[in-house]
Amino acid sequence: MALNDKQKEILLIAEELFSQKGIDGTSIRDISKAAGINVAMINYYFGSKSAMVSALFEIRLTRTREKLIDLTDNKLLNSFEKLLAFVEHLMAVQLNNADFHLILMNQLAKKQNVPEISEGIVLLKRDIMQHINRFIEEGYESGLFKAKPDPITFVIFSMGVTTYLIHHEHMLYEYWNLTNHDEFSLHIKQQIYPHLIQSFKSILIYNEQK
Amino acid sequence: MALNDKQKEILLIAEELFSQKGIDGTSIRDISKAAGINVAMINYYFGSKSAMVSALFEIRLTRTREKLIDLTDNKLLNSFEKLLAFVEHLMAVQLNNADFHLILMNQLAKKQNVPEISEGIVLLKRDIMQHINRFIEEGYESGLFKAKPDPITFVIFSMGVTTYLIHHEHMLYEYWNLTNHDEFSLHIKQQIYPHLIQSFKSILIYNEQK
DNA sequence: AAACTAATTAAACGTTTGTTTAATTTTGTA
DNA sequence: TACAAAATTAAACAAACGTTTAATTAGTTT
Repeated sequence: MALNDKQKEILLIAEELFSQKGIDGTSIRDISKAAGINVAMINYYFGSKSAMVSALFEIRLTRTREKLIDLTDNKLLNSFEKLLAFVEHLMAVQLNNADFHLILMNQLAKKQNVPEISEGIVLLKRDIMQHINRFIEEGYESGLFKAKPDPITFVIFSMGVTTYLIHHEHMLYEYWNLTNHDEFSLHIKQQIYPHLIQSFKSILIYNEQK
Repeated sequence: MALNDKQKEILLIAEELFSQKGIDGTSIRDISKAAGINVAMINYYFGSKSAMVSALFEIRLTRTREKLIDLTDNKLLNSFEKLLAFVEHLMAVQLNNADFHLILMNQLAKKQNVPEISEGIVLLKRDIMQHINRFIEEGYESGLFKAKPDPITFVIFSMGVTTYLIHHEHMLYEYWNLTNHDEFSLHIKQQIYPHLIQSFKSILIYNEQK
């Protein structure tokens, strides 16, 4: 589905409102008012509200999928460094698209899944798991990793932490004395990432210390 | 706010619907139909839909707060064991109230905070932080912990992981070949908790391994 | 049994919802 | 300039929303 500039502009405004008030809590009149356009334009451009939501999920999920870096053949990095680079990149992508991440989480919470949306989610999850799987296999076979834990452990840890951070961003501003998103990202990189790296190291390399 | 049995019964049904379709996505007609009562009864018992939502948050948040175990004076456990016991208990409470946890996360995502709700959240967070703070201080002063990391790190890790698990519960059923919530809880206890313990150990005790 | 309160009902209320219509303006092309 | 297509508008649509009303039933008290 190719979108023109006007459609992308509307989606950007809708995305912000959806993340703030939820999809159901945002009316097309809210969106049209924020975008400075007539109510009818949304149905003119997208056909319906739900089609607009689907379009938003499609461009965001495919873009995220395209942004996944492939480190498979980078000989400069060992398996652990590849895993770290991949996970850090993945977390950064989510943190830089916090609005959509919130919408996505809201959608995941709803048990009644929209086929057109969940398809994109499944594809993204598959790609992420494939990458991490490869790093674990590679690291274990090379002898670098002492254990071969369930690969999803690293998804749970990194995405869990990311989700928590995004959900509590403004509470953490207060707690950490921050004023904007850039400071927030920096603080995470400096204060949270190191602990995550240490955790991964302990799970993969220094396993079973007593 | 004291609730009678009928009110509690309605709230339980509303909670399930809210977690499945979102608060805005659930009409009072949905709730009344599921509860087998007349639409007017909800306003009769709670005054309004938003008052009902507030009542739900109040009973759930205060109950969660009351459930927090106090391990301060348990001489049988060292600081690390106290931290672990507290965190595991906290995670178990959330996992056993997955429906409300989803609603809570949904509400947190919305930037426009409802004063009556956020008050309870702030109180709960304060209590949790106080407990963890004490464990870290105690463990560091006793020499057991080699580092004194930001206490919120452990909230971010444990609550982040818990949130991820709850949001992806049914996807993980498929991935882990599980059929119900009990198997899910058991799998987490056996396969995820150990990694979390190992992570905490590495952050607090085996710090700065090179 | 009568009187009174609490619980429950069906119906209607005014708004807001997503969507459509039909008319008008803007834009691009020959 | 003239014409056709695209974009935009105000207005109206039916449906669903939260809420209220007024009447009725159930339960309790005197």
